[in-house]
Amino acid sequence: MDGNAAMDSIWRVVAAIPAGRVCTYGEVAKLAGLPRGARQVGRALGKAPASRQLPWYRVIAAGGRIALPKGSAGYRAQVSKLRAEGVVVSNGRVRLPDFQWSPDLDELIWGPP
DNA sequence: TAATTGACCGATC
DNA sequence: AGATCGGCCAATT
Repeated sequence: MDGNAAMDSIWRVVAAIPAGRVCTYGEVAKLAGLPRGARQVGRALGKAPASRQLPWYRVIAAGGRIALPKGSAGYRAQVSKLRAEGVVVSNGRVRLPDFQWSPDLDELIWGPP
């Protein structure tokens, strides 16, 4: 058992990101109740077991940049998965104005599930 | 217990 | 546009 509320909240938020959309670490942290816990998000993702099926690749760094070092295995995997969902990744960055996910805005535009 | 580190962020140079 | 600095917070050494 994890017993870790922070990590659980983070995983819940990340799991709530719809396909074809992305969210920054800072944003995920804020939604999870950790206004300055961007680093915690990264740590939680790194520790997240695969059994969680967590869409970690939908979480990117501020400014739409890929958090992982360019050329790294994780980097390529993230870009590949994002592109597979229709997210345009150019030069290691995502166009945030077009793909950044906001829960409230999303519900307003697309309607709640 | 203190110091280091890290899938970060925002401002500044 | 790219590099650097300081700040934040938690886990690890």
